[in-house]
Amino acid sequence: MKKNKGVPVEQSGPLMADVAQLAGVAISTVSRALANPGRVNEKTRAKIDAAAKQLGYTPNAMARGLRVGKSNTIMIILPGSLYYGASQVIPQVLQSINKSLIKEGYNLMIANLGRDEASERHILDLAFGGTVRGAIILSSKLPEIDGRSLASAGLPIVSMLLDMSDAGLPSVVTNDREAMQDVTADLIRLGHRRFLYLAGPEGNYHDVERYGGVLEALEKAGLSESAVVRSGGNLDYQQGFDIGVQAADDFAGLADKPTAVIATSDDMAISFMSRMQCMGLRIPDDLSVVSFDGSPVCAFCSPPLSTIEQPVEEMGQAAVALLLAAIDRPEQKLEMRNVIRSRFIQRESMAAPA
Amino acid sequence: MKKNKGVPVEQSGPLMADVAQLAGVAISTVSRALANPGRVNEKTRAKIDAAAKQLGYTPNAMARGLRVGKSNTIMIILPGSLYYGASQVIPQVLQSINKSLIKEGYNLMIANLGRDEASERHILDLAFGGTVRGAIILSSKLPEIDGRSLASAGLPIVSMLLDMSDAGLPSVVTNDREAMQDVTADLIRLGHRRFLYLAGPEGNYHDVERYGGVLEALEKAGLSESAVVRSGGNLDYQQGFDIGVQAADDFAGLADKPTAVIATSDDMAISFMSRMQCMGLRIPDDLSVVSFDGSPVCAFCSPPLSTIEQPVEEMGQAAVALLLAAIDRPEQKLEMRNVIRSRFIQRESMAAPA
DNA sequence: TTGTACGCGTTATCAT
DNA sequence: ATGATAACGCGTACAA
Repeated sequence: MKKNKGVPVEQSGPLMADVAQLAGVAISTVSRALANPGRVNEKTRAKIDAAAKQLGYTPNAMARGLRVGKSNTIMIILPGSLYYGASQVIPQVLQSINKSLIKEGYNLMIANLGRDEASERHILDLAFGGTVRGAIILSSKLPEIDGRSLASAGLPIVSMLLDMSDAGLPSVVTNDREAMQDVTADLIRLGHRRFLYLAGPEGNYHDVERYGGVLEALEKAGLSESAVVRSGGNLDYQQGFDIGVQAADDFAGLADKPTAVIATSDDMAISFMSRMQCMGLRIPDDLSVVSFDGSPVCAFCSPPLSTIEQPVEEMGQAAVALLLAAIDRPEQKLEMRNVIRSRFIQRESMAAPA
Repeated sequence: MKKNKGVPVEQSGPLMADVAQLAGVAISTVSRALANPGRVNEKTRAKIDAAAKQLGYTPNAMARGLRVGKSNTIMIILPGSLYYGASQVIPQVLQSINKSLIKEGYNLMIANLGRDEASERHILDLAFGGTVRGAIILSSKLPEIDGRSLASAGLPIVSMLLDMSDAGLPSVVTNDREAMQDVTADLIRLGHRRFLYLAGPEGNYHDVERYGGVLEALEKAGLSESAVVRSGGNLDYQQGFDIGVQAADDFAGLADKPTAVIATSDDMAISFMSRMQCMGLRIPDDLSVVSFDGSPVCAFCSPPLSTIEQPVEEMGQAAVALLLAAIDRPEQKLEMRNVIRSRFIQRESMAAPA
């Protein structure tokens, strides 16, 4: 059943026509039997199913996509530099999202959004070329080039990890601010009065929220903003580990030493702790450390590292649910800010100051 | 230019026909101008490019794919359980592969191969439904169900990390055996005579090669095979961290204590070290530890962990090169076993026995 | 060098 | 309930 008319035919499998022929029905009946099993006679449906199975028939996704004008692929846009901040959680995010998507009949395509034009163009081609039906974005910047912008692609987009509701994107985030406020309050309660804050890229959502949480806790406790020193922040596109190393140097240069460190990612906390210990400081005796992410490895640091665990699994599920809602019911208004609460895992890295 | 004939029209962008009309040429000329810029008059090409840019035209990938009978999407098949073994390297692998693919005009789709039938079916649908043009697989098992098997999908497949040349798949691996032999020899040279080996899933390629390397080193040094005790191995589908924890218990139960530990992944080495130190052992004074993967975090363990670094970046590039070669020149025989040498990063976790 | 016409595999409309 | 047929958007022989 391969009509070869001058055009080279690839290694293509059985077609719907083959199934139809074997089942002794029309091709359109096969189509229905497979899509709307209800709208076809019980017996003929059985015949068709049998024929399809016998031939090992699989519908051609591109043909279907072309015909119905929709694809069933979702794209996830990852930040170009995987090693800042939430990098530890990427594999879990992917797995969670992919699992949820597959359940609903979708596929997951990966896109990396770097600083180069090529990566922006690639993403826009995916969007405007009809390859993808929707996008989940883990980066704060929306691709825009040559007058085409992802925002205006007519594509449902959901943001995850970062709150981009200001930009009109429904977002799934965790309670960064509140969590940071709580943990800072805990430290204050333990007796800490001077803090070092390890920042990711300055001014981005996580920085604003998390640092904001720290400041609020200080204020509530009647402490001045000067109780906290910032480190990192200006080091875009670096591994979190590097930020921790740099922060250790910063710490060494401080006259009035902090007694507690609040890091915005596990990576930087880990490298920072390591450097501190090399310098002879004991944790938590001389210095308490807490961080953000909840990477499994924290349980096995020495000392075990207290961390705010991001509920990545649930966030992924929520992002998918939101996106599919936007696809299936475009008219419906979506909740713009969806908060999934984090969980603080307290371990031996924090204690009362000496 | 939206011919709407009873069929609901989605938010579809400008078509080739629109570009043709604006440029005042035939639709086929536009097609050529965009695909083979050489085979069309300089001036008309300019007109067409201008029109395309003005309209913000992006070719529809599904329509093209259907027409040419090929997709430009590659799928990467990840093991269902991300946290065993090489899990630490997944983000780097994805980034490296995606970058290489995009440069050649391909997209990357993700697939997770779990133990469930659904995930197998999903992968097979992707393959047989023409959605993907080739696959890179990081799992040892090929999906097979209902008589359809990935191996017989007529799809180029390349294996990465695991050598599956036995199964007929060109593979990109590192020199696991040799690297393990070298590091074991190093330990022997330092004076170690009793070893603990932390295994991943027993009998898989990594286990066979790496454990084989250890045994060879022992033999070369005139030591008996009984000089090494195995731990782990039977704990499929677990986090590497759990294996290290379990191994610590095993260690505690040993009468004749090993003085050196060889782990097959960084995860298990890290959790193992942590537990050992809780038990009061000092590393490397009482116990040397080396592992495999080269995760960045190893540099910041206490003590810094010696590890065999997998050249993930290069392996990804090689896998892509191999796959594209298989796609572009199907007749050409490919090198079945492509070895990219690892690099041993020696750190403070290893020393001479007390 | 450019235009005409057809088909890729599927779904949706319409008529039976 | 089923069958014939016309698109979906694009690429390519072929004719001009």
